[in-house]
Amino acid sequence: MDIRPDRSAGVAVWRQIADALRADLAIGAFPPGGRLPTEAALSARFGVNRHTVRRALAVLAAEGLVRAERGRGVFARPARLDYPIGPRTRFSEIVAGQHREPGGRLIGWAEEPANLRLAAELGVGPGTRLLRLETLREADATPIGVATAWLEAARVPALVAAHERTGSVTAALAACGIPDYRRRTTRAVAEAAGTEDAGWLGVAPGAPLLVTESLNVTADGRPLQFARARFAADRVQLVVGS
Amino acid sequence: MDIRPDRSAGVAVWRQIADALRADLAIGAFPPGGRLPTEAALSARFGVNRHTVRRALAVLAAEGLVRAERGRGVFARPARLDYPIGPRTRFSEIVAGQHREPGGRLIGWAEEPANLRLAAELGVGPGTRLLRLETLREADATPIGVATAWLEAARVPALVAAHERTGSVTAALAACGIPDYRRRTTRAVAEAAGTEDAGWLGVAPGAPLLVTESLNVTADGRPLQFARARFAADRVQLVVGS
DNA sequence: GATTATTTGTCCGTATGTATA
DNA sequence: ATATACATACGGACAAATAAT
Repeated sequence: MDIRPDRSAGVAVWRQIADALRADLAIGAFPPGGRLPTEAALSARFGVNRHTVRRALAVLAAEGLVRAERGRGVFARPARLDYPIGPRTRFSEIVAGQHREPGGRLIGWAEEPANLRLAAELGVGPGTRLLRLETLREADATPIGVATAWLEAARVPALVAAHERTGSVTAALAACGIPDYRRRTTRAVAEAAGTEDAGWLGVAPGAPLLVTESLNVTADGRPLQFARARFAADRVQLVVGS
Repeated sequence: MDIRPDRSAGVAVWRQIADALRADLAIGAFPPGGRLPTEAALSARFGVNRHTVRRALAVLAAEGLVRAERGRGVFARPARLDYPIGPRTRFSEIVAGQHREPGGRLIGWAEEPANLRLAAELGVGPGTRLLRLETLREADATPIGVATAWLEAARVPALVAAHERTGSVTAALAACGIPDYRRRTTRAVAEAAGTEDAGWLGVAPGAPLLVTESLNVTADGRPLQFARARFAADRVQLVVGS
């Protein structure tokens, strides 16, 4: 694209350049993690001063789309973690399958009564005691997402202890006599990060999050767990289909 | 509910009011998209000053649960449009199936050579002439998303004219001799809105967007169209599974 | 089209309790 | 104990946008 910025458009030139580069990055014109053209090359391509390009790159860096390293160049954001959505969706298996080191830990839990929404999702009466688990999920020691899961407390009495022992929800459920489960539905939504989630994920408050709400059921189709996971938008991508 | 805030509870009054209203919203006490009582009415109901109610409403607005419009009132967030992801995903059918009026129009198009990414997705050589279509999609006259679609230009010579005649991508493709296609893969990502998309969607720049990248193939499995759709985050939710 | 009522948005100020230095 | 800063809550006035008359 040899499009020059329009100086009579009423939009700042640096903003036009930022938009153009953002579009290029969005469609993968630069390979993930790859180096962008040098600032000098970009300023020649757009026909502007190098400082104008730098201003545009600063915006993209603030958005997390590129990262500048002094003396090396400007690099496109590394590839997102593919998160396939299917009947058998297990975070640790997904991460390991992409040759990255899965991690995660329990960052909080509580017992609370089911509100109307949760009761409907889990197929229990309102007010039923639920166990709420807050977990942080990592790949290669960088936080990927925070997840909140609700389960009927009476069904999994020793889940928290089992989770602390095994470090995995799947393994902890197996210890509670639930050897297998599958994902029935997933809904995906985008939201702006609140201060709490932003802190866990190491992103700015207001940064976009990819939010999934999923219902896991046991082999007989009975609802087992409703989960709401918030992923840092620039670190994962949901994948549906082959 | 005539419950008055408890001033000796150690919890700020505005927070108690926010919680009460959030509970009302959760159980659907106000119809989705419906108007809440005026600030004056709410302040009377809770027995507090109007400013205290405004503080509570500001929290709910930041959470995206309500939206205030000067001179009109405060409105509950309308229900999100369910966007099921499957082999046969057609925007207009989805919208019509939820008893809303689908709309859409071509807001731009261009011919351009395929870059490396697009060439790989579409299974063509780099530099192949592609047709790029920019479409705006609406439900009940409110913008839902903007989509960019790329197709091999040589394969669909009269697509733009057909689209302007029929107003639909599916119908235009049929006119080009491609009666059917199916969605092979969908990837979902969250991003912050740029100025351009924000303008089309009527959201603030930086607002979260739900972005899908999808590959449509013809009946014989050959790639037909690669599309990148940006949805206003508070107006759609992707649905995977039953 | 003009006027008026309704409703949210913004600004001024005052008082009070709480945590901190 | 005292002083300071901060969040909370209240009261009033007006501006701005909308809707109804």
